[in-house]
Amino acid sequence: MAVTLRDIARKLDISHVTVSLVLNDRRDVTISQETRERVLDMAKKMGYRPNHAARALAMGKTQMIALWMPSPAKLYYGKVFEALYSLTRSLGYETVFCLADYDDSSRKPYDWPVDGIIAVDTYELVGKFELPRGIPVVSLGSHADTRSDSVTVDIYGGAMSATQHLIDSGCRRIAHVTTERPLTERRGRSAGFKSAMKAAGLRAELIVSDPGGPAKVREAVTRYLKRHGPPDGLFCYSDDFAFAAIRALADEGFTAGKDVRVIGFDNVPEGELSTPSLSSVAQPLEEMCKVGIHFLFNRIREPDLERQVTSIGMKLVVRESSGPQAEQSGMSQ
Amino acid sequence: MAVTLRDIARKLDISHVTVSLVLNDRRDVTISQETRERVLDMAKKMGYRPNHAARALAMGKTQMIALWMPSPAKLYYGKVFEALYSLTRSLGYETVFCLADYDDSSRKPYDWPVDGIIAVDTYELVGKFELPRGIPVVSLGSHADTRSDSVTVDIYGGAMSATQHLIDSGCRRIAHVTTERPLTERRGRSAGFKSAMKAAGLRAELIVSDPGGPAKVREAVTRYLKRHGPPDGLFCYSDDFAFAAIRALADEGFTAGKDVRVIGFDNVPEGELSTPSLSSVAQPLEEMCKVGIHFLFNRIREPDLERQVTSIGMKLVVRESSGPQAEQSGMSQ
DNA sequence: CTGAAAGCGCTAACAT
DNA sequence: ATGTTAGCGCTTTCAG
Repeated sequence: MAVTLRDIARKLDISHVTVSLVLNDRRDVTISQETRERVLDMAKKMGYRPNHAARALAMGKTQMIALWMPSPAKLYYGKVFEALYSLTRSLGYETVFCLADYDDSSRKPYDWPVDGIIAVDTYELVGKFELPRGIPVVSLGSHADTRSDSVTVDIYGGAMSATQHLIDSGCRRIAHVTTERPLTERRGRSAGFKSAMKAAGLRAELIVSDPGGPAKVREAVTRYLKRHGPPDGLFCYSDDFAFAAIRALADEGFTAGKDVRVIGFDNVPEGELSTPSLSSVAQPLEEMCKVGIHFLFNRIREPDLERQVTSIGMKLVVRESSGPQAEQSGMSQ
Repeated sequence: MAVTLRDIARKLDISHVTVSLVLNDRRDVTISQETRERVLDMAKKMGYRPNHAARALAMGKTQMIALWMPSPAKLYYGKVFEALYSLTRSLGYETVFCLADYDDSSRKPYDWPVDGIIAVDTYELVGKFELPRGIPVVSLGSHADTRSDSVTVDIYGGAMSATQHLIDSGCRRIAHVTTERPLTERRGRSAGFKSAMKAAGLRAELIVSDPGGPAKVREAVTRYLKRHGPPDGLFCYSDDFAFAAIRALADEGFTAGKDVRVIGFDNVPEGELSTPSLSSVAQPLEEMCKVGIHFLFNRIREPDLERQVTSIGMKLVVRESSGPQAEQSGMSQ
């Protein structure tokens, strides 16, 4: 089977501990240069690969961190995954993925004894998940879990500014395109949308699709258009949803950015390359991930740190889909 | 610290082995119903969580499989990731991710003693990667690794039929939109494209972008359009690329599906919802993943199986971006 | 039906 | 500068 430290030691007629020390490049103990080289050579020659399970058992550390998040098949989460993965990797850790979605009921999330967990937007998906005892968790995204370190994003503010932008552009009928969620966020997109609408004295319209992703959104928007005619503006739950909405508009003969102003949410790179390019509220993705990982490793290093919490704002990115800028913003009723 | 089998055993004044047997629900040994229940209760009460590192060490199996693949931030690979993950998960295995990309030079792929590896399109990215001894690998995608089980996709055939469709639709100037690759596939998209063009007696045009994703593709296509004017048809390396190309066309005042016929590759779900909807060559994603996982677990179960190999065809999906169907396909020169 | 003993491959603490 | 001993938490014989 696989070659072990002892195999090497035996061949060299030394202790397997010495081999371990050399292979881990432990500079705090002194080992003769000669031994060092002999070990290194032999290890390479025999094709030694450390057994991480054994090491993990001995050290109580696995050098793995878990990612709990929605499916990377969703535009935005694909980017989040990439960012988180490469940060984790650059720190020498492996990444174990664990889907957190309300479709996945069978989740037993922290089956593996990972050294830490990053949970992204997991609150709105699975609610108050059970926190594993003794494993550091940091939660990223919309909701600040009060029991763990967290990086929250000001979804509410983002939603407000998107809505406000539509209002300022002269829209009077504005609908929020969203989907059914098991949990209602108190400071989420809907809330921000409604509050901006209310402040402007406008009626908040809602287009709620069945769960099932963008395809369902397209159907829902189409249905809505047939029944109520086109609103002036659409504020969408995510960029995926915005693309679906734009498609639905096209199906009914309307052009986004011309007939109807559309704003997405997340600002995925695809939005820049679509036609029309997509106005969107930018998730501070890079920063969020960077800070989150930072928090996590802080806590791994120092478990008794006091709670680390931060909040990051969002920024509206205006592109073609929200139409030409209004000359004057005086069209409120 | 964490509660162990022994903790439970001690509390109940029985052997930790018994506890292990109960907790693993080993029906081959007989254990009194009473003991069984006492153990189960106590385990729950004490919040027992098995230590998988220990178990892995003892059994030589980790119940983890590794995914080597390009970043899920790319449209197509996001879907692949999801499919593979959920299959793996449904079989009771954890998923460790390992990015295989030519940007990531620092890869030490199988650091963890996983029970198996799925490598997706890894050949064209990293070339003949080193196969870990003793760990089952199955490779999915464009290239059939001759040393492992593999599920190959007939990229070449797919590329040919896309190109042929453009030709049949009346295109005479057709360009393949692609990017620089470290390795050249002999039976890949370019090859299929060129061979179809050659057969039709047409000159194959190539638009090669710098590496760096869709944004670079947009630049490259724009540059090309300015210099050479619009081809009649564009056959793109991937759907991401197609979207970028369509954007570049729009930048120069051309409409995909009207002025220029565009076909992508992969058939990601987003293509159905874009405007115009995207014609594409469909990767047999679901089937590929299903068969791949099947192969992998076959081999995990039975290491000495003979090599499992299969090939799957692609299918052209015609939508709006490739324009209206030609009345007659007689426009060859 | 249950327990005792051994060992998976590694690291840590203490010798020498 | 190197070796010895012990143990991480679990599973697997093999005895009782």
